[in-house]
Amino acid sequence: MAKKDEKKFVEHITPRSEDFSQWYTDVILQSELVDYAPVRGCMVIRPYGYAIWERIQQEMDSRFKATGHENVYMPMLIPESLLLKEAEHVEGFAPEVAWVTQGGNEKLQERLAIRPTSETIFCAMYSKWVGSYRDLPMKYNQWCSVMRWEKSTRPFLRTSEFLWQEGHTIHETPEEAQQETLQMLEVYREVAEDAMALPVLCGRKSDKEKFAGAQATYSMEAMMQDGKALQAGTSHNFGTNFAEAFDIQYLSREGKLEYVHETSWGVSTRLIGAIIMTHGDERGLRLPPRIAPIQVVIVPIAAHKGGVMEKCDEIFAQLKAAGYRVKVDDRDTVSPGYKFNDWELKGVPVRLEIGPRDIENGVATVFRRDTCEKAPMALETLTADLPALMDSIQQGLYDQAKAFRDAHVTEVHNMEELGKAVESGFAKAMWCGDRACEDAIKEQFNASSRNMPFDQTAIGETCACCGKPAKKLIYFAKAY
RNA sequence: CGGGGUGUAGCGCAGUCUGGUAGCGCACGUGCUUUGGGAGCAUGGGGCCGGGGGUUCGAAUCCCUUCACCCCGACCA
Repeated sequence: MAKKDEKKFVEHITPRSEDFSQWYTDVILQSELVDYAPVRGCMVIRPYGYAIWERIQQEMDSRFKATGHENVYMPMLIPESLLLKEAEHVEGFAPEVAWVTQGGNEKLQERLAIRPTSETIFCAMYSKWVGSYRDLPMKYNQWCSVMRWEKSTRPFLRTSEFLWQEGHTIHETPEEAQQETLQMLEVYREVAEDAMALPVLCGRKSDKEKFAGAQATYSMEAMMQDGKALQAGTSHNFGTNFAEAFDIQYLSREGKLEYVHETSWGVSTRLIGAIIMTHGDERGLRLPPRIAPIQVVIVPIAAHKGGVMEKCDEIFAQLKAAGYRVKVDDRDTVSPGYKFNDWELKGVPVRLEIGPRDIENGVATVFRRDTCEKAPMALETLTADLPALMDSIQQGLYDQAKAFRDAHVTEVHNMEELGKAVESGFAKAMWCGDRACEDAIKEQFNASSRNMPFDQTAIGETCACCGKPAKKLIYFAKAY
């Protein structure tokens, strides 16, 4: 019996040791997070996947509000002339912009870009809205989808259309803008590490990797279980680049016209991909309790027998009242064993099995998804004991991911070591600051610079690539 | 955009070489028995064999053409 089950399971979920990317695809499709859309490179996010996104939205949005931001909505279509205003920005995005050229039966005089990002349209509005320093800062955010015509796509990690959040702020001084940029990166780090149990490395992007039109870009980088990097969030300081292009000026305290200092920052549904590829295992997803749409699932055993459903409903009500996101799986069309596998695949952190035997003993059989261990817990103290279990799972997932990450970051001092390090993880290296070295590393190892950590404690004197005097400590990795 | 591959039931595939009534597994419907790790038996439904054109008495199968998707490279939140 056990052997047969094992076989069946392998048919469903390819172990990641064999082919990580196949494993990823199997998991997201079979856990009913997404489906493929009848549009090239786009995905359909199904209810369970969207519920995870809603959890991330809540965690993010409450922090945005707490730091003084307000939500707005901008149009999806951007006139070409507007997009062309900031030279670097156009150059960066032009290759992946989708265009609307016709409206109804009329060919448009000016084609309209489907937003790849909304800097330009925010700028257009900010230039209208700002008069004097009294109007500053303006700190707006929008939740929307954007479109980038990607050549190769993968659900959550890179799709033509994706859901995200983009914050756009304008400030009086460079210092304020810089503070905003770093503050929002910190908000991202907090959500990633505390809520999503994703250990991240924060730092500044190289000029090669920075956002098109930014003065400085900062990112948080997560490590997936195949050792590749995933840029999980970015925060940009534009200085006055866009303000000059879009003429966003304000009357200063001294009565002079000045350009505003602008920032933008964003995270996307890519974060869901990060959770899957960081925490997933051979049974499917493992969701951290704080982000899980369903934290506790109750599976009745022999539900037709007297008292079982009643007890399940009772426990459900009790946990619901205690504030848990809980569900009773009362389907009578599938067996308990099927339900076990189903909810493990979907990553629900805690499962309670309640059957006649449990009720007789006054317990629930508790299964925790992080370790896949089963143990009885007294029904009487269940509500009181659950918080500790949840914390333990949340912390366990983070610790496990961090231990993996730390074990796969290697300090390197030359190209040979660097090449070897990026085969299985991140290379931590000294760098001279030249674009040529980044290009060489890309060419030889297909790895790119990730970011330069804020803690710049040197690990050597010379650039790992060219051997010239080093200026920066930086991470290199293959990336999604 | 280069190189390789695949299109047959909702999904995964066999059948193609060697032309002769469209198959298998899973999923789905119905009935009974089950229920502590993906239940069993019985029975049923479902196909323009990617599209178009040819060859042939006869094409999923051979020929021509077209479209779509996937994988590997170059580009990317």
